[in-house]
This record gives sequence, structure tokens and C-alpha cells, in this order.
Amino acid sequence: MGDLPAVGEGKRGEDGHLGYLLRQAAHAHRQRVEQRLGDLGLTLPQFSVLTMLAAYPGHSSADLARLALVTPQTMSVIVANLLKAGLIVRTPHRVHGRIQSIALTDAGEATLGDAKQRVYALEAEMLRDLAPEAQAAIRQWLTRITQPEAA
Amino acid sequence: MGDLPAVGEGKRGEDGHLGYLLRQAAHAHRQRVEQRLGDLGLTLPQFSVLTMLAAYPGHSSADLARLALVTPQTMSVIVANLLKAGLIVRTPHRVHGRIQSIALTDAGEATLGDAKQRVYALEAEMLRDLAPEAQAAIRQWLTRITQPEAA
DNA sequence: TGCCGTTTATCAGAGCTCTGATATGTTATT
DNA sequence: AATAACATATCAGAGCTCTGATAAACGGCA
Repeated sequence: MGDLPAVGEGKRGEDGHLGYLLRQAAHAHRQRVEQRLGDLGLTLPQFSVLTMLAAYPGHSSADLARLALVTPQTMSVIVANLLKAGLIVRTPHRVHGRIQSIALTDAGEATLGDAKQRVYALEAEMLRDLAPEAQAAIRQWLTRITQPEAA
Repeated sequence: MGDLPAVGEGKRGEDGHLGYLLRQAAHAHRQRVEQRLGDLGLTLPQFSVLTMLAAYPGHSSADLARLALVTPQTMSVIVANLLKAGLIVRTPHRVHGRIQSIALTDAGEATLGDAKQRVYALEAEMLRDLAPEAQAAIRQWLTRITQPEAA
């Protein structure tokens, strides 16, 4: 029944299917991030949401969902867990009675500051020894296939 | 409180963080695949497992977990759902009393054949109009950051 | 032979993600 | 003013993914 190939060999390497490579790369990165964020009790999606809130404060869960390209239900779960951890607070919107504006707490700011250093160091590692043209090609491609029209 | 950027603009585009771009690209691809596989009732992880079993038949759930870079528990869930759908079967290993060898059923083969055409067409779309050097750079990078040493 | 470490499989609990459905509040149309 | 359309939030159910713990079967070594 044949032996199994090692990571990076044959179909598990550069000859593999792009979807497979893409999934594994994203997965490996997430694992590395959450390993380094373990003692902060922060997941990668949670880190993303905190980062978004720091850049665009006062927005709603629905806004964040659009920003992260996830459904409102998904964002609702992440927001609930951040609330439970005391890293964000929700206040009723002044004008719109249904909207809940979200902002970072002091604890949220502090945790985000800690986490950013670690995550950004990891990102620099990913690009180490990469030619500028290669970096540009990768960024362009990732951006392109994220667009709905790339279908 | 400022407006939100559109997909592909500012931090949501080529200037964004790599981890963010990587996550969104993998996510967008998965969504597109599962949309096209919807009538087969197949998810992307399930498709991956069927493909692996076609290439390396007779292996165990633990083998598949190593192949897909996921934990045995995760693979156990996927295998259970494929069993429930009748796309795979498990038989006790001849020599080793604990191992369960897994193989595709006829239904599994047929479903995989259907799915492959759609998924591969999607992959070709992702690479359309891409220079060979850019393709190579992307494949190399994805392979590299999947390796544990890329940390 | 008997114990120890490894491998396989599985149970429990948690977070992220989806689709589908429902309730409520806002805005536009008639 | 009443209705329709839209946005926000939430509940329910499902699949994927993890960590941690447990049990069973195999292999090697004292």
C-alpha cells in the first residue's frame, strides 16, 4: 500500500495542489501564532478583532464581520468570548437603538500591545530572505484570490 | 469614527499583514470550493481526505492525520462523517489488532471523481494570467511556511 | 514472562465557522 | 400613517479544529 511522503515532498510540496498548499500554510501560521499567544489566552481570530477595533473603534459586530469576511454569527461568537475575557465592552449606539458599539478596554489595549510584538516578529520571519519581487507577487496574489471575482 | 475600507483597499489589500491576507485567501478559496461542492454534500477537508485515500489507499486515520497536518482527533471527526455518508469503509488491519484500514467505497470513488473536476477548474482559475516565475515564487513560499522550521 | 514506551483510537470540552431561522429596530415607499 | 425593505442581533444545529485525558494493542528489554 506504499509509504507516505514527508512534508515538503511530492504532492505535499511544491508540486501539490494550490488549495492544499494554501490551507496548510494558513493552518501552520495560525498554529504558530496561537502557540506564541498561548499565555495571553488569545486566538488568532480574537487578535484580528482586537486589531480591527484599535484601527476602527466604535463599530458594531456586524461591521467587524464585514471587515473580517465572516458571517455576523461567526463574529458574534468571537465578540462574546472577548467580552467574557473583559478585553472589550459594548455600549448602546446613541442614534441607532439596535446597534451595540464596541471598544477595547484597558486590559484589551494592554493585551493587544503584548500580542502585536509577537505576531509581527513572526510575520517578519515569514518574509525573511525573500526578494522584493517575490514578496510583491505573493501579496498581489493573496489579495487577488480574496476578491469575490477571483472565482 | 471613520469609515471602513473595502476589500482590497488599504490594510485589507496588498499593504495588509501577511497573516491576515493568508487567512482571508485560504478562507475565500474554501468558501468557493464548498459552494461548488454543495450539491455533493462535501466539505473541503472531506474532499482532501478522499483525495489522500485515493492516492494512498488502506491507511489508518492516524496516517491521514499526519498527512493532513491535523491532530488524530480532528481526523477522527472527518472520518466519522465520511463513514456516515457511506463514502469510505473501515476494516480491521490484518496484522495489527488496533489499526482500522480505510478505503473508498464505490460511492466514494464516484463522488471524488465529480468533485475533482470542479476543484481543479477552480485551481486553474486561481493561477490564470500568472507569470511562471510568480507561480513558482508562490508555490515555494507556501511550501516553506508550512514547514515547522519556518517558525 | 512482565513491564515500559509508543501507537492507535476515542471521549470530553472548547473555539471558530457555516447555513437557516427569528425578532427587533430603522429607513424608504406608497 | 402603514407597509415594505433593510440592518442588527441572536438562537439552533452542524462541521472542523484544538488541548487534555483515557483505553487498548503492539514492540522491546530486563
